This record gives sequence, C-alpha cells and structure tokens, in this order.
Amino acid sequence: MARRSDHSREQLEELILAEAHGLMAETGYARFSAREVAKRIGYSIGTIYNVFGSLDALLLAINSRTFVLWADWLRAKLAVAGEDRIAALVAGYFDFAARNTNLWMAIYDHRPLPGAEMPEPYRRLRAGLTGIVEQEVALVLPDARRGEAAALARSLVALVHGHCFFALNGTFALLGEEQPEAAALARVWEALTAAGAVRGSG
Amino acid sequence: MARRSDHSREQLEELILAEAHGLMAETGYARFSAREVAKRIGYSIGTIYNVFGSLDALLLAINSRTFVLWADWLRAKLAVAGEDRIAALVAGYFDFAARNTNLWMAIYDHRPLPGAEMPEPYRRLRAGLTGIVEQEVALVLPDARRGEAAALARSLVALVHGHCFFALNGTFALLGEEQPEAAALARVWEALTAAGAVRGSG
DNA sequence: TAAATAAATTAGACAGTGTTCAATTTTAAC
DNA sequence: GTTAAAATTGAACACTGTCTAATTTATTTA
Repeated sequence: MARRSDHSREQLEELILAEAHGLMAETGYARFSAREVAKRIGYSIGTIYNVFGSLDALLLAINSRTFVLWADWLRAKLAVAGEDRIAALVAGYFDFAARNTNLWMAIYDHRPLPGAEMPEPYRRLRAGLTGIVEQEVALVLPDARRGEAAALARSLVALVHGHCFFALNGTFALLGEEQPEAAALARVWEALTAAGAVRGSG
Repeated sequence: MARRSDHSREQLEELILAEAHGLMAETGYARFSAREVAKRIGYSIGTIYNVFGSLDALLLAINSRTFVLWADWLRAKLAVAGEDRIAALVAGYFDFAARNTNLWMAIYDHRPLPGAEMPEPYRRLRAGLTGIVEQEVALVLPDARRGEAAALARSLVALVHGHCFFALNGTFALLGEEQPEAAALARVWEALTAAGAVRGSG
C-alpha cells in the first residue's frame, strides 16, 4: 500500500486529519468511523492508532480543526460587518453551524471521559473563540463596566449556543419557533443593554 | 428463561423500559446497549426488538420517561417556590440536569435520522415542559404583553439550556466560568425586564 | 384431555465498531 | 551489504445493532 517515502510523519498526520474531518462533515458523529478513514486514505486501521494514539485524540483533532475554521469564519464576518458587530457575531455563529452542522454538532457530541483533561492547544482554541466575542462585547460596554466583558461574553456565547442548538436539533421546530436567530439576538441585546451598552456605540 | 405468564405484554414493556432507563442513568448514552438491558432482565436481545421495534424507539421511550420526571421535578419545585418563581424554574432546570446528568444528556445525544418525525406523545411531553415555563412567564408579564409569553418562554428555555449544557459538558469550566446558574438567571431576568416584567409582580 | 393454532421468545448470523499488538515490510544508517 | 530503526500491517478480541428462521410456550378448538 502506501509507502513511507510518500509521506513524512507530519504529512501523514495531516492526510489522516483532513480525510477524517471530511468524513465527519459527511456522516456526522454517530456514523463516523476510524476504519472508514483508513480505508479512504489507503492505510490500515493500525496506522491511525499509531499516529493519533486513540480515537478520542483523533476526534479532538477534528474538533480543533473545526474551531479554527469557525474562528476564521467569525473574523471574516466581523471584517465586513456593518454598525452592529454584535449582530454579525450572532449571525456568524448561526450560519457557521447551519453550513457545517455535522462538524459543529460533533464538537458537542464528543464527550471525553469525565476527568480527562483537555490538551492545552484545544483549550486555547476554545478560549480564543470566546475571546473574539469578549473583544466585541468590551467595545460596546461603557468604559466603567469593561471588566464585566469576559463573564458576560461567556454567558452570551452560552445563550446563543442554546438557541443555535435548539434550532439545529429540531427542538425549536417542534415548539413552533421559526426565528431562532432573531430571538437569540434579541436576548443578547437585552443583556448588553442591561450592562449599559448602547446600540451603535462601538 | 422468563415465562410468558410472568409478564403481560404491557408489564414486559415496562420492565424493559425501567431497566433501560436505569442503565442509561448509569452508563450514559455512549455506553448504553440494548444487549445489556436484555441481559439484566433475563430476556434475549430479540425480545427487546420485538417489543420496541428498534433501538431508536427504545431511546425515545427512555427520553420520554426522563421528560416526565423532569416535568414532575419542576412542578414540585414550583409548589414550594418563594416569591421568585422564575428563579425556582431556573434552579429546577439546573439541578435536575446535575442530578440526572446521563439521562438529561441522553435527550440531546439522541438524534433520530433527519426527517424522522417525532411521535405525538413525545412532542407533547416536550411541549408540556415548555408550557410550564410559559405559564410562569405569563404570570410575570404585564397584561398587555401576555401574548409574547410563548415565544419568550421558548427563547428563555434555550437560553437556560445553553448555560446548563456548558456547565455540564465542561465548557464553562474550561472558560473559567464558576457560576453558570447565576449567569443564566441574570440573563433571564434581563429579558423578562425588557419585556415589561417586574420582579415580584407574580 | 389431545390436537391445532396463535403468540412469544430465542439465539445464531451478519456486518459493523474500537482497540491492541506480534509480525512484517520499508527506510535509514553504518 | 548488513544491520538497526521506524513504519505499517492485519488478524484477533470483545463488543455493537439488526434481522429472522426456528423453537418454545400459551391458548383455543374439537
């Protein structure tokens, strides 16, 4: 099959990860299979375990990649945003999830055994995404309350997450809610307003 | 093994469901197995499929049972609630999830194939839970805005869900958030206030 | 009560899964 | 060219959900 000379170890890792990410996008978490990844790249199942150590580690790498794409997506949206940058963030959150449902869901479907610490790079990626939100929240808060930005950003991300999750998993459809994103944005601005923000003050 | 005379068909269905619910509470969605349920009640795997038709149907029945427990839990909390019944609801949401993490998570881990309609009884249970919230939201809104209660309740459930989910799956711990419930409650009251509610006006 | 019918139950077969690891092949170094 | 190191394999193991022909048990009929 594949020869060592065809790929360096790093290239092989990238080859596996790229294919795995694609498979996850295609099939979703429940139908994802390491064996299928191996089959698609023409390596045996053993190689994947040698390179990544465990299925858990591979899944973490897949989700890390998704986080990078997601952060890039949000930054791109912010770069072309109009006056309401908060709305751009909420919209970016929703449409990334909608356009990459399987990948986005996989982030939350994957639950490593409790007590298993996340590796530092993964923690940084997640914190980085919240950081983007925090920055925009800080911009819209009055100077005196900038200190609340971090905690508020975390809470707003959770708020939007809840709406997005219910939108994509069918809960909102079942409850007759037809404008999840608008609802989320309304809640976000109510919270920001309560914290002293004024629309268009960024 | 088990004799037909030991259980009527209805009793058998209940026997399976009770054991399955217990196993789900014990192991969580990822490690749940229909075979293990069969082993524990002393029936063969085939019987479970004969009674429930599919694993999907069994999982739906498990989640339905969890919804019943959850709704009961919330009603009990409301029955002994003080002045802030909204706070009682949020607290009830959080501590049911915390005390039944595996069961609660299973509700959201289970994603039937897209397009597969949920059976009516299941839809009613879910809507019923939101109905409890809607009722309390209506009580706190001014008369002129009671019409917004349904939509607002859906949104608030999503909001709380997001916080609860991040609290239980480790996201908040990773981000340094230590008071998810307080944050959720704060957001909820900000939204209610924006809709004209006044604390203690129920 | 004995035979015939209906219902309930079984367990094996099938195609998958993650995981491990001794054996093999390929590459690099001497 | 030989040797040492690294990479790769794929069979084995213990699982999973799902289906279904065969079997057992219960009920009804004669």
